[in-house]
Amino acid sequence: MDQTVLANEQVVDGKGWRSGATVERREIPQWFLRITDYADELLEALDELPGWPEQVRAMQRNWIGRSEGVELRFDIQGRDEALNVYTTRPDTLFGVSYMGLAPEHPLTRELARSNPEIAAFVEECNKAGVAEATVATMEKKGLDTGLRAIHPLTGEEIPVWVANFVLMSYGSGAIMAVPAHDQRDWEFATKYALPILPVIAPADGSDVDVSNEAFTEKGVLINSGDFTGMTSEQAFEAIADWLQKQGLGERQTNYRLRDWGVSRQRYWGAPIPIINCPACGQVPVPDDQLPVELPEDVQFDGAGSPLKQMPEWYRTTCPDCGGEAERETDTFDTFMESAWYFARFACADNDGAMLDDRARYWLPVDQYIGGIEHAILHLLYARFYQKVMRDEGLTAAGEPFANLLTQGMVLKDGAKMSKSKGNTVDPQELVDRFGADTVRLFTMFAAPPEQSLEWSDSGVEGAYRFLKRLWHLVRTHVEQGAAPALDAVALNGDQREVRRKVHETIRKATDDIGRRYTFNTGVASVMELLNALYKAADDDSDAGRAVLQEGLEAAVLILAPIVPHVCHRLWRELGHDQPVVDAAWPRWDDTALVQDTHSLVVQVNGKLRGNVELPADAERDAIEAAALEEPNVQRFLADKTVRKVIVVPGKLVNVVAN
RNA sequence: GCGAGUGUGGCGGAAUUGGUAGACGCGGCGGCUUUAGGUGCCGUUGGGGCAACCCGUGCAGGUUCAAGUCCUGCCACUCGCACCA
Repeated sequence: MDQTVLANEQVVDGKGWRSGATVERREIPQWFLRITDYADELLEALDELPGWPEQVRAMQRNWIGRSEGVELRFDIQGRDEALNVYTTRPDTLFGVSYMGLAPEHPLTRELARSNPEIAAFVEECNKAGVAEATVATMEKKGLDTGLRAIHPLTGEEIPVWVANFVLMSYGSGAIMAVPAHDQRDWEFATKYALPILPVIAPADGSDVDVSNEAFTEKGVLINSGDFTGMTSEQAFEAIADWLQKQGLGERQTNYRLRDWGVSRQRYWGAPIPIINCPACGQVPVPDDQLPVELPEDVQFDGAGSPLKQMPEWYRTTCPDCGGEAERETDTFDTFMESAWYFARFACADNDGAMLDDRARYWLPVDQYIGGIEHAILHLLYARFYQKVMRDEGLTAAGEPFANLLTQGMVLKDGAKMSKSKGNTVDPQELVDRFGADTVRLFTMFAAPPEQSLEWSDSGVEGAYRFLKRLWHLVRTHVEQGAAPALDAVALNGDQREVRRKVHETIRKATDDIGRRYTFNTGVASVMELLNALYKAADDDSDAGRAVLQEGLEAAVLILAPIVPHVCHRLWRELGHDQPVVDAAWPRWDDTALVQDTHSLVVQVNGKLRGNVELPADAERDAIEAAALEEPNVQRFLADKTVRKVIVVPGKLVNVVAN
């Protein structure tokens, strides 16, 4: 049998994914970081992260899962100790028809020692996965323990069951089940023919029907003794008060967030810097012996962590008493290092401390970019770590990343490319063939960064083609000699139109690249500009060449961050001594954007029927009149009466007629 | 199952504040250049129709003068679910 520790995802149908060996859950002592101490701060500080996508903040909020409820006690017949349960719905207390215990609950274990049936059920549960998705989708199963709890209000006897859907890691590991008003409890009760007692009716006065599913909304209490007639909200307070007064329970805030288990029984990870001493217990490795490094002469035999088989590495002496002791052989979760590496980047050469003042100066990171798959774990751990470092005086910032961009994945034929799944496209091959500029241009152009990107070899060729066109136009323009100075007021109509396109492109690209981070549309606008400049390149008048020079300079400046090598060269070609990296971002000229006339779309009943060209300063009456006179519009109005005309200035006219 | 997203031509995508759906690119088609192939250049390209027009943004409803965009209900796919990193 394999002696190893598997990840959840390596367990398939209760067997090891590679060897097929039967897998069982076993408890081992492990190291945890108490992230739950920071649950409230991690939650509340989300509201002060305007530079983060709302989507990620929502996922973190749900993950932390703060809830307000009541922890209450159910006495058990014939036993001294009571059963504690947590509920967010004390208003449903009169609807409790059974209790549920997690298979790992201490009471379940105790019973299993003397009851083989329960022991067998617990063992069966241990073979199933623990992943939340597995627990949530598996068939609900349970076993009556024979114990009877006493309802604190009615005094009635309630059966106590062990149930596979009750999680030891949330709340107290035991639940009061209210099948009428909780869907999981309902399914379980239906399966085992347990009573379903409705105690909440819809607020609109209609009858409650729990024959097909649980009624999980809040409403008005029924069948609830003195509390009948209260709303769920009133009953929450009244029942919580009553329980508190009787000493049977109290209000409690609960979190879904669990402590961060950082122990890994693997070689590849930073050693946990603890020395286990038989006399002194767990002793931290003193500062002057840090960092603890992994041994390099290591044998991998596939069975467990190699560190556990290397006494020459783990045998040491206790820093406190000097006696024989052993190093901790568990290593850290690799999320541990990724939670603060960016802080270390600021002072990577400091070999005397973890961080110094430079980290305090540089943090928080202005713009952090990572995949959406890190929305919860990595980004939550990094936030937690930052707060711990702040509280230790290592940094000043309470949050690690001021702005967050969650980029999509790169897909090839719909399959994801990633570290763990193997990169299916080797960018190096394309870099060798087309250059790094082309590959970057394609990557920026193919999709907005937060969306997934479909890799396309012909798309890369298209990016290459565009760069060649840009290069060619600059060359042919430059070969005709230096361009004359631009006199913006002396341009003819066509030249003014080209110049307007140049400045519209600068305005749009500035917004797309600088504010929206939609690099794809920014690149597209430069492509449009280049198409327009190609058409205008025939004009070899002084004014025409000056406009072309201005347009080419704009294109090169905008593309420089994405296509640096090509633009570095082209900028020099265009007659500049200073390199393009030192050049300022282009600015648009508002006067170049002014248009004398606007083309307005004319709709009849919302359908496009024509266009009218009107002076930009046309009055509403003139716009209406021109729209109504348009021949095709006339045709559609022939047998109708105009009821209303809607004018959207500079855009469209909609004639409502019937 | 729960949480968060996405869905638009043959394909990647655009439409930023409810106002011309399909920008830009790929692919296709036609032409020019070329002995030819390739490259390059020009034109064309959502579907149907000779045309006028009609239809069209996952599906079904709704709100509005006007809906890809807002609302309600569904469907499909993607990401996360704590030991993949």
